[in-house]
Amino acid sequence: MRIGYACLNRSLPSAGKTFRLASYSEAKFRETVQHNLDALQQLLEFNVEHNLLFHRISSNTIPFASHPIQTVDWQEEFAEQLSSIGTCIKNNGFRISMHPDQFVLINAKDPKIVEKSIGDLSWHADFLDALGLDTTAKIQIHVGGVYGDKEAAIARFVHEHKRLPSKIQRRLAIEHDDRLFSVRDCMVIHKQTGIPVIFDNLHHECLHNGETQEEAMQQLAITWKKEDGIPLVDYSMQAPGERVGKHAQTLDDKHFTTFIKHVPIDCDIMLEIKDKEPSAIRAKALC
DNA sequence: CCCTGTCAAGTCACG
DNA sequence: CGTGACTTGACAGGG
Repeated sequence: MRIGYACLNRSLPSAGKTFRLASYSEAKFRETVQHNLDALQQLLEFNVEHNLLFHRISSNTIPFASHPIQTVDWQEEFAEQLSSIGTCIKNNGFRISMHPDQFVLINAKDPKIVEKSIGDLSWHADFLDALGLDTTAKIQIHVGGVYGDKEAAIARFVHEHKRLPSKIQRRLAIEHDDRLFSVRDCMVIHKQTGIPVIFDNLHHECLHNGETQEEAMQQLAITWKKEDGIPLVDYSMQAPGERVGKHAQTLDDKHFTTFIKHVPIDCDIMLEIKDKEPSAIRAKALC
């Protein structure tokens, strides 16, 4: 079981530095990518020292990567550094994931949105390919919108999934969410696509079909084939007294210990906790 | 220099 | 119908 925190380390330079589209220039782009890759290297070294061997790489690493304004051949220009980061990842036994944001909707009704989403997934796949990682390095997305008809929305997801380029398909995983698509809905999609499904404890608390956490995780575990690696799990805790679904500022050791006790499978756990690395270090000590 | 509105992108819930 | 939330963070202009 590996533990990680998402994207950023607050004690190190940001690995997800970006800038405004309005101030785009090739120079600014190159400078930012260079900064982010250097920061990623530093962050991975930090994580090795603290035995935090699951990492979600920020989607800001390559800003505007799939935007038409962006024409620099970053894979070529940064090939050497990307490959060396990949070697560090492989040598230390890291598990890697990426999580494109809410604008990626492969089940959208508007074909233009679907195409843009595939463009975004495409650069994520290119990035992981440039690192030289195998298919256990995953790109995780949510199922998408419901548009008033969940069955049709699922059918569109399945249809679009079949059309995806294999460089995306082999890395794609879905995560159930807190309002629209439950573990059960994702299992329906898995049966039709073979796609692995990521468990999220807080989403499951918010939206479920009566199954316990253990039951849900056991169901999802079978969606992970050998080439996908062991299952990925997102862990977070409701921020006390805040809006439902909002993530806690820091790890509650007791809550996490209880959660771990009810994890019946071998999996890699991503902490979605705001303060990032201090919580991950504590969590690792509790495992 | 700090403050804060706003940032490429979409959908849904809430007032 | 406008706004905030989403794994949020942080850019960048105005005070």
